[in-house]
Amino acid sequence: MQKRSEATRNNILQAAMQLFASRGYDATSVAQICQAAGVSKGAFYHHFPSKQAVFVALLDNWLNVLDEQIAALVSQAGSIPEGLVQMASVSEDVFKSARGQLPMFLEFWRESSHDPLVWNATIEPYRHYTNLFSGLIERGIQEGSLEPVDPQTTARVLLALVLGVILQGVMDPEGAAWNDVLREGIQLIMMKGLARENR
Amino acid sequence: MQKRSEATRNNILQAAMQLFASRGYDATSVAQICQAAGVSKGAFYHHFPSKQAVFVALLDNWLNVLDEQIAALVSQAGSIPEGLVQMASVSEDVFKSARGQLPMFLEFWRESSHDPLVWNATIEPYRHYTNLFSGLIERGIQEGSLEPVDPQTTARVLLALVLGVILQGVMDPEGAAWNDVLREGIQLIMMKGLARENR
DNA sequence: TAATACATACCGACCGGTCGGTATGTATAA
DNA sequence: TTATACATACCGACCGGTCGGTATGTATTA
Repeated sequence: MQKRSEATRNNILQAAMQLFASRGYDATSVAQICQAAGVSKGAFYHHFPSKQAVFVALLDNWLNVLDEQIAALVSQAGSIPEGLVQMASVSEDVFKSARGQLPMFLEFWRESSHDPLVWNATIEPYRHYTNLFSGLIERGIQEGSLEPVDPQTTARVLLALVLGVILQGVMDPEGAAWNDVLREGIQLIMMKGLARENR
Repeated sequence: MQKRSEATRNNILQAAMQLFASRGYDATSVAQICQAAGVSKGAFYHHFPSKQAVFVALLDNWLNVLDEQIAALVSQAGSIPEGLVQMASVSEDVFKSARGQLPMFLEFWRESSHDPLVWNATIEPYRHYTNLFSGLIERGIQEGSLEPVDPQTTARVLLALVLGVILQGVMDPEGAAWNDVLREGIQLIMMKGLARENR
């Protein structure tokens, strides 16, 4: 069996994630990862061809988990507006489960703007989701449940809200109840506007 | 006169900014900065005590510029809702002027989540702006021009929108007209909601 | 035994920062 | 004006140490 092998691999991945999240990618050495994983350098390079490969593997895992969560959300959505609002409430779990891993999000994003490999791995799902959202919005418009806005732009607006909340959550985790902020934001965008005299 | 000295200092800052933006902070060596600035390492450490100090100096400049732009925005705002909407249109200039420097935003944000010094330099203006926005919103509510929402939360929502648009703009500058996305987002939040049958 | 999984020792490149010394002013005073 | 004294700006070789990665040996498993 390759039971031991798999465990070692997971140890490496987990240790790397914690260190990347707390110290950052560049500031984390391979030696530190090995020590935290209780593994030798030989084992490390047996499982991964490079430090970057570990990073990309983590990114892949992350995107896969995200994928499942989004798919679950979309499938169980009733009407389009309801589905989008539900997103916010379900995102609590995402926030909670990603507690210590949120800084990794920043690491991924930053790295993707410097490293073409990481960029390719990131931009594709990113575009996938914007298209998915804009498709939902388009359906909502055709259903008559949404105002006739530009789907692409609106999708990016919604995504901006989510990303912006995450960003603030990374910098100042205790600064606010970020779930509530996200929920309120989606409510504002979906339901009624902030201004009172809506022409 | 210390004319030459000042020029050298500026060269270093400018070269560092370009390199930090394109390659990232960690991946940029002091030697590279010196070469790009046409300056020796001795000159570098004559003007700055450390590589980090250059980074912090850049951050300070950045925040100062931001400060002026925001102050100009706030001062020339008529009613509260109008002022907030105007923000979007004026932000075009901000986006345009910050063209090549936007990746630095990510560098700053990331570094602040790892480095206490940078964090302190960032969190204070951040809180300043959330308070400023929530103050504006509160005034709008008292004026009767805004719905009676929670000012703090709503301020964070607006900020999330801006940050999220910037984030997407960094990753995929040509992917969309990000000014328009921001304007549309603020319109959605301020004016009317996306959903049609607002209960 | 053969292949896989891991450990240890080691390499060369590179990095941030230092240091002794030089060049370029600038103030002082004869 | 000019010689002297001092300050600032700059140079580039160099250092201790770290890093990602490799080479080679040993244990474990099938």
